[in-house]
Amino acid sequence: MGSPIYLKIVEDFKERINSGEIKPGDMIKSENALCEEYSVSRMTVRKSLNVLAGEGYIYSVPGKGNFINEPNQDKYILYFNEMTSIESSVEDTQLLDVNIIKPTLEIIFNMQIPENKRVVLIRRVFLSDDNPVAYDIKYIPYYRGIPIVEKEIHYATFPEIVAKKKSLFAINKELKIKVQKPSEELQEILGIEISDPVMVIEQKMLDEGNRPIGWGVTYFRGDFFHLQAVSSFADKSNSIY
Amino acid sequence: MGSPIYLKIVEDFKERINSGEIKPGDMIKSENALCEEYSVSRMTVRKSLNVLAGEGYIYSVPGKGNFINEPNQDKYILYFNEMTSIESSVEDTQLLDVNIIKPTLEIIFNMQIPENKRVVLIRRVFLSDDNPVAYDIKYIPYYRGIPIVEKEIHYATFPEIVAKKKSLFAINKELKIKVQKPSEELQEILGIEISDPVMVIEQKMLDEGNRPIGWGVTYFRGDFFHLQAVSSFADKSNSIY
DNA sequence: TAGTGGTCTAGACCACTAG
DNA sequence: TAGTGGTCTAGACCACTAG
Repeated sequence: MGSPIYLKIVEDFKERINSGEIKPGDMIKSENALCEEYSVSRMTVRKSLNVLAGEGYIYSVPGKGNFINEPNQDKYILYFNEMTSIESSVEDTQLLDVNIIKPTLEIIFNMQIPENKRVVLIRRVFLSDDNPVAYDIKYIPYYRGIPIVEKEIHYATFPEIVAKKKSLFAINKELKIKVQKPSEELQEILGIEISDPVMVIEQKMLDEGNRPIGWGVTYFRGDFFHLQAVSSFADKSNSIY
Repeated sequence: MGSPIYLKIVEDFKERINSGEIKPGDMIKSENALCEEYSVSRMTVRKSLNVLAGEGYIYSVPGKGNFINEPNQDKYILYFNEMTSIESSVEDTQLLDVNIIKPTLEIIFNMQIPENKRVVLIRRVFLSDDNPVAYDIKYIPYYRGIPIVEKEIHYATFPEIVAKKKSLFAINKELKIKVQKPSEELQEILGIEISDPVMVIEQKMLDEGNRPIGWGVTYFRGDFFHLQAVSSFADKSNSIY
């Protein structure tokens, strides 16, 4: 009823695409032809096509026309937060230690820093019902004069630790998700045995220029952790947020 | 140079947001005020704001104004495909068996089907260098008269198996990612020991009405598998695809 | 009531494509 | 050269917000 014309055109096209009437690779009618078909102005047609393009249904080739897109089956939306993604949420955080260390080769590689640059190492354990459920390690470049405030480190997630004054908008993140058999150290920290698998999530923070500004690894007890993801289509909103 | 006015306005705003000049929650100038500031028509200003909204920087409240968004730190883009996500890609697929079975309680729950409805069970092993790297189970509702073609099942991924005539656009998917200690059966199939962890990925396929049309579980050898995800910001494109 | 964003029109000029 | 999508203008009317 009250829905605007452009959304009706959008729905019309979605139906035609989902029913298979028009298929990936097909060129759709020209914008001017669509103006006639729907008896609307070109801006209205373009608004509809814009929405369809934003949701991945179509793409345009200037000078040629608009085409139906190949659906990307392999793309999912994943929500992850090392503090809140644990099944029974983290009630407490135990700060093991904060140290300024010389980087290992692994750290040099992951943070792309010179050998002689020092890094801040933060080690924490996440607790749920007083039981350790995750072991968390973060590396941040060390800058003289920037104090490491314990309270902040205690409860902050990685983006918050790293961002500080920078806008969180400017930070890119990368996750690597693996499984691992726990080391002896990890068995002790998490109170598990060698056959109890852990989920390992590496987080890398990058600035606007894709320079690493933080690297972290969180080891989750397998029985306390799972991730969920949905196809990007389930997320109908146009917004990335 | 050649970049259109509306993109310059977009870049201008991104800079102002990333620098912290304007912060989440702030209301920005009215569209008419922006028309004056940039000496452009309202449609051009709206185009800019549209792009910023699409990338999650701002949102609008009709009757009030446009506001800077809170960055969503926890949202990532994950690419997953049970056949291609394996580190050394799957060279061969071994079809163990295809059966029509009575659903177990777990299947009834996950596929939301009546007890007396039969389901097709497909069991496969993915091989890499002749070694089993993943064990794959799929359940699909059984419809009389729809033949199960072996060749298709051999190499198809889940969305392809399930979709058949339906458009892939219309299908929603859900993933659940866990770690697990391998059962005896799994140890035998994958040639691993109890202390070798496996990554378990459950896939659920849903139709437009969110009714389950397929359910599957893939068990990956932990040492042959990892997932990667990137923050949605790294993906600057407006398109979901 | 004045101001806001949402929708829509009817035009214009442009670079590009393809015969 | 005719047709395509991309950008942009200067208007209009609307529902909604908030004083």
